Amino acid sequence: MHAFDVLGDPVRRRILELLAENELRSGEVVEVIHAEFGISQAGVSQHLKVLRDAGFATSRVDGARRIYRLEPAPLQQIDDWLSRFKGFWTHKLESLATEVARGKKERGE
Amino acid sequence: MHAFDVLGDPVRRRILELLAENELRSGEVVEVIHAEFGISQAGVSQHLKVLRDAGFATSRVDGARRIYRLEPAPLQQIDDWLSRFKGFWTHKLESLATEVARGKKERGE
DNA sequence: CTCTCATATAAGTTATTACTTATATAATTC
DNA sequence: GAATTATATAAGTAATAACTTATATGAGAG
Repeated sequence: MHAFDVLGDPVRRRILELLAENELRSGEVVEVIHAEFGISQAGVSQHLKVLRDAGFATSRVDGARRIYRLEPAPLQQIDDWLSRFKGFWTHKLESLATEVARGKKERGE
Repeated sequence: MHAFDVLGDPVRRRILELLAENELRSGEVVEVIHAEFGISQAGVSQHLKVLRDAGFATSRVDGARRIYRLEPAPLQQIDDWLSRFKGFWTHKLESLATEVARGKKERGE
C-alpha cells in the first residue's frame, strides 16, 4: 500500500498522531481509537498492521504486550514529494501579502 | 473525499506534478496520462473532477477547452498536518549524519 | 497445567473507487 | 446548420478496503 493510501484513513492518521507523542502498547491504541471511532480491537490491530507493513511504525515485544513506535521515514518521503509544490504556495502567499500591503497603502493605512 | 485520499491515487499525483509545471488543457493532461497509464479520456476527466472537487485544481473555460490550474491550498493543509511530525525525523536525520561522519572518520576518509 | 490477558489473524460482508463504453453538451469549422 | 472537436457525465463492473465476529497464539498468574 502506498504511503498516501495509508494516510488516507482517518483512523491511521490518528494513530500516527498518538504515536508521535509517545510509544504506546497496542492496547492503549485500541482504547483511544475505540473511544473515538468505535472500532473493535481486531479493526485497530489491522490498522496497526497496515502501518507496520508500510514502515510508518515498528513494534517490539514486551512480554505479552506489543509496543508500537512511530517511524518517520515514510512521512519524510511524503514531505519530499510535497516539497516540489512548496515554491508554488509560498509564491501565492507572497503575492497575497503584496496585495494586502498594496490595498493598505491605497487606503492610506 | 479527504485530501489524503485524493493523493492516494498515482494518476492524480501525476496530474498534480504536471499542473505544478504549467497550466494545461484537459486534452493535454489526457494525452500524457493516456501515454503513461493507458487510461481513457473519460477516466482522466473523472480524476480531474476529483481534483476540482477537493480543491486541488480549478478550471476555466477557453472556448471549447478547459484549462486546469493547480491550487495549492489543500497541499498546504497536508503540509501543515505533516509539520507535527517534522521534529521527529530531523532528530533522526541528525543522528544519522553523525553516524555517517563517525564512520568516515574511522575509515580515514 | 489451566485460565486469563494481550494481541494477531482468518473469513466473510459491504461500501467505495477506479475504471470501461456510451452518450450528452457545447464550441468551432466548413 | 451539419459535422467535428473538446470535454464532461451516466451507467455498469470488478477490485479493494474497512469493518465485523470468531479463532489462534503465546505470555503470565494462580
